[in-house]
This record gives sequence, structure tokens and C-alpha cells, in this order.
Amino acid sequence: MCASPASDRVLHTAASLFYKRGIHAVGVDTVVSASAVAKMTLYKHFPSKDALVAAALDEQGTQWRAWFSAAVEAVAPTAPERILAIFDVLGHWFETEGFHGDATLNAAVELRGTEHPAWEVVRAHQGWLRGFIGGLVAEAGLDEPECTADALYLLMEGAIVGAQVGITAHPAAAARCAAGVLVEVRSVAHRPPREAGHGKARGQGQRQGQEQEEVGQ
Amino acid sequence: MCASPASDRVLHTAASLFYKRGIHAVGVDTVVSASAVAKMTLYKHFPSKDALVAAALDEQGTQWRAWFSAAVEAVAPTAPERILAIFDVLGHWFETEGFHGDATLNAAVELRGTEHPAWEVVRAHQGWLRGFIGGLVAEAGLDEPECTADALYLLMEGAIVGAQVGITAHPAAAARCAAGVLVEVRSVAHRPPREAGHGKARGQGQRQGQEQEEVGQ
DNA sequence: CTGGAGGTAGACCGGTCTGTATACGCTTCC
DNA sequence: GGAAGCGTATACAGACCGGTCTACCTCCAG
Repeated sequence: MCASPASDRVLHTAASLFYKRGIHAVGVDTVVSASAVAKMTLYKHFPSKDALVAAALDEQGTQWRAWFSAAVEAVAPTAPERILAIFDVLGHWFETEGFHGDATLNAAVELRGTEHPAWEVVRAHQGWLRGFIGGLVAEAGLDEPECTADALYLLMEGAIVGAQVGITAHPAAAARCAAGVLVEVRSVAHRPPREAGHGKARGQGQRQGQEQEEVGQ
Repeated sequence: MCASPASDRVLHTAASLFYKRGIHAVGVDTVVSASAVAKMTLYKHFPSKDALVAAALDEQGTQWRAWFSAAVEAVAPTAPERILAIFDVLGHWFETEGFHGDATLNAAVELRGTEHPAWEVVRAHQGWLRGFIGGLVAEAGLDEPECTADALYLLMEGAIVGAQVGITAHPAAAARCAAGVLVEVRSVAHRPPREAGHGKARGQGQRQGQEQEEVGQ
């Protein structure tokens, strides 16, 4: 970061434009004119549009991760509370003006079926998210940590795209509600002495062999 | 549907191509050559590419909804079981070759920040999904039906994008696991006679006034 | 003073995009 | 027979795309 003022301007402008309108919908000329930089300068710092996209996504993701983890940790002191605080922070984010979902998820959708340097950035960001939740789940000492962390991660992704699509009125609140149930049920304190064989079916592996024809979608 | 054989071919080819490679990444010429139709014929049936995109998405969504509801209803006979069966059907779908997420979600991401006739198709499809789950939740007589149905809907969306991104090993199984917990806790049979004041905090409204700075993303 | 590094401005190239226009079959039904 | 309807083939228009090139400006260090 901050290799040069011009490069920085390009990076931030590009990230903002790609996020707001989409990677394919924003041309290099648009980035150039919006960041008040000559086209040659852009191509001196970034060898191609693809490289610029990856760099912008990475920069944006780095900033977001710092903001997100700090916000979650500032809101709640203990791991179980922080798991719920995730969804409060998300709710706040959803109401931010200019919210258009997760930038890496958007990139993953836009770049599907192609090879692109941004894919590594997407995987890194999503892996970090899953790791963040996994760490909190482990710290909270929840039962079945893998399955629980996966579920919380999916709930978070669902809340993000739910907020983006706009069908659900309060996606963060609904997700928080479900997360609360999950945390409570998986917490050690919840396990009552009665009904010892409760945690038997370990999830994850069940699948029923019912056959149904596929559909192209 | 079936206005003419040529029109049908265009519609299905377009849906398949847009789904696999993205709306912006597929040009009209590609659709034309892939569907073995003259360009003029395409533009005789669809006044613009936007209209074609919307029609193809609609057609694809109609087929998917029919397949999905039939599959869920074939797998399980009762509403609570069907709620869980949703995630089994999803798991089967995720492993289909050529799976690239939900077509309407992809379109919503690709068309963000624009006005496009496909938006109505997206809203209709997502609304149907939410309604499908809401119907099952009501039929199962679960507590806090709105919040529960929202959470299950978000879990489903999360599983879909989770399967698309590929960080989670078994997104459908993890989501099913969480859905099982949710259904059990919200089911009437679960409510124990002790602790009468349990269902007091009605979720949905909680929000804490913690301030934290925003981030552009 | 001088020279190089970094930035600017704008023309330019080949390719692709959506959408249209023209000219030509083939079938079907009066 | 012939005209209408439908589809084909192909060329074209005008815009935009990513990317390159040249020429010029400005600042700062040696």
C-alpha cells in the first residue's frame, strides 16, 4: 500500500467502482477518469485490468477484515457474545449507504467459469472469515465445533446475500436469532444431565439415497 | 413457452450460457451461434438482450422451482421433515455437474446498481423461495414462524453461495445440521413446561446502539 | 545546468459489443 | 401460381473495450 499517491488513488477508486457497479460494467477508462490519473500511469502500476481487479479486491478485503474484527471485538468481550455480535455488526454494515454485499462474493459470481488472479483473493478472504468464526467457536468451547462453525459461516453468508437481495426485512436480526439458538444448544452449559445419548448422530455424514432427476440450472 | 421452436432453442441456450459464464460475459453472437439461429430471428422474438436475459432467467427459474418443490415433497411426507429435506435436495443439487449457484442470485449480483427487467424475475423467485419455506414452517406449527422462516431461508441462501465459493466442505450437511437444531428448538413438542417466561424476547427487534466507524466496502 | 524519474494528455489499434438492414430460401395455404 | 410468413446468411453501423504509443511537463538530485 502507498507505493505512490497516484497508485493509491487508482486502487481505491477502482475498488469503489468495481464494488458499486461490477467488474465487467466498469472499464479502465472509467477508473482512469474517476481517479484523475493518466491511463499510462495506471498501466505502469498494474500490468492489466485483471491485476488491478485483484489488487483492488485485496486492498478492500484487508480494510474490511480489520474493520470487522475490530468492531466485533469492541462490541463484546467473550467468545459466545462475540459470535452473536458478528450479526449486530453485520446489521450495521447492511444499513450503510452504498452497501452492495460482500465484494469477494460478488467477484466470485462475476468471475465464475474463468481463471482470474482475483480468485485467490476471494479464497483468502472467505477462508479468513471461516477461520474467524472457527476461532470464536473453539474459544467458546462449543460442541461439534466444525459443523457449528460451518453453520454460522453459512448463516453469515446467507445474511449478506439476503441483505443484498432485499426479500428479508431484517436479515441480520433473523440470522442472529438462529445463531443464538445454535450457540445455546451447542454450549456446554446447555447439555442437561438427562438424555445422555443426545449428541449421537454426528451430522455431516447423513445423506439419503433418494433419486431425483436433475435440472440444468 | 414454445412460441416457436427457434424461440425455444434461443431461450434454453441463452439460459444455459448466461448461467454458466455470466450475463456480461456472453454476447448475443455467442447465443446466436450456439443455438443455431439467425441473429434476426433472435431479435424478432426478443426485442433486446435485456429482454432475452429476463425471459431466460424466468424460464430457468420456473423449471427449477418445479423440480425443487417436487423433489422436496417426494423425499419427505411431513412439514418438519420437508424442512430438513430441503437441505438434502440442495446437497444433491450442489453435486450436480455444472452447478454455479442460484441463477437469480448470480443475476442480482451481476446487475447490481442498474435497472434491468430481470430484477422482477429475481424478486419473484426469491419471494417464492421464502414463501415455500414459510409455508412449511407454518404447516409444521413452529414457534416464532417469521423469524424461523427467515433464518431457514438465509441458511439456504448461505448454503448455496457456500457451495459456490467452495470454502465449506459440506455446506448442505452443515446447513441441515443447523436447520435441525432450529426446527427442534422451535417445535411445540420441544417447549418444556418449566420456565414459562421463555418466549419473551421476541427477537427481530434487538439492536444495540454501539457506534463503530463504517468502511467503504 | 542537466538528466532522469514519474506523471499527463490524447491519439490510436484491433477487437468485440448490441442492434439493424438487405437479400435470399423454404414452406404453406389460398 | 403466387404471396405471405418464417427463418437464414451476412454485411454493416456506431459505440465501447483493453492496451499501446508518442510527446510533453515538472520536479528533484547530482
